[in-house]
Amino acid sequence: MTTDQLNRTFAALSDPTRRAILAGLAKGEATVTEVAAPFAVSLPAISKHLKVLEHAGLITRGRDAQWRPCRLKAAPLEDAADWLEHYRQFWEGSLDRLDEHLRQIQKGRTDE
Amino acid sequence: MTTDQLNRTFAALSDPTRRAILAGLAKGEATVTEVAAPFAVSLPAISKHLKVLEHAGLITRGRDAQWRPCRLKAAPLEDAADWLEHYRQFWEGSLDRLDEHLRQIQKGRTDE
DNA sequence: TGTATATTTTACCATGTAGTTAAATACACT
DNA sequence: AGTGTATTTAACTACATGGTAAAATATACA
Repeated sequence: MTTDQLNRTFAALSDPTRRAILAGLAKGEATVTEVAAPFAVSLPAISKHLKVLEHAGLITRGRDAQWRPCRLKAAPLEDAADWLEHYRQFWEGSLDRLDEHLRQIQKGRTDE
Repeated sequence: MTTDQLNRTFAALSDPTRRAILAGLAKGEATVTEVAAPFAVSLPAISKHLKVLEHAGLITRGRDAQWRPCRLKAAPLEDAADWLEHYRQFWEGSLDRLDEHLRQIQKGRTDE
């Protein structure tokens, strides 16, 4: 897993339309028109979103006559989840707030 | 948790410098100069990154004379992790690839 | 009041994204 | 060959990001 891959994954997820597209594809493969149906934007806009998702490795696209069925590829999401896991202790223990401060005082600033 | 918040969180994480900044702050609070030390970019560039992180709610900044100590606030990361969790089944079971295809064939396209 | 240090703000440039409409392409079918 | 449907590409606008250098601001301290 490269850093660039993680960049692209998080960037792809930063748009709500793209997250909704992935949610739709979680129910099964769909054509571009089917993917676009719930959204109030043009087909070219959806086509661009799909290109971003494909570039991030989050979907693959097949070919069935004039249809281009899209399918979820969740593998890169695992890397994103793995990255976030490292911070679980900080949100679970509130180590990002007061506890962190107290810990710093107690052990006397070991870092930086 | 708003959609905008999630947008900002994922967008903030899409830059490797910002992810590295968060990794540094995981070791404890640090001033802007300390945060910037490992990176080959200018202070204004770091200042911008910190602004993005602050806007995403991922750090807070205090005031200590002319220093602006930065501190990790991991709470928004939990929401990002929660969003990703919904897809765990897809990467664990390879449901995004062949299994998905077979499942579709077996139960006959219930969706779309 | 200066001076040194820390940080931000202000232009400025280049690039990527998000959207549009209109045109082009791909395929099936008659 | 011609038509209908699906999708992408092209050309365009607007805005955010990521970077820079130079100037401004904030604070401590002599």
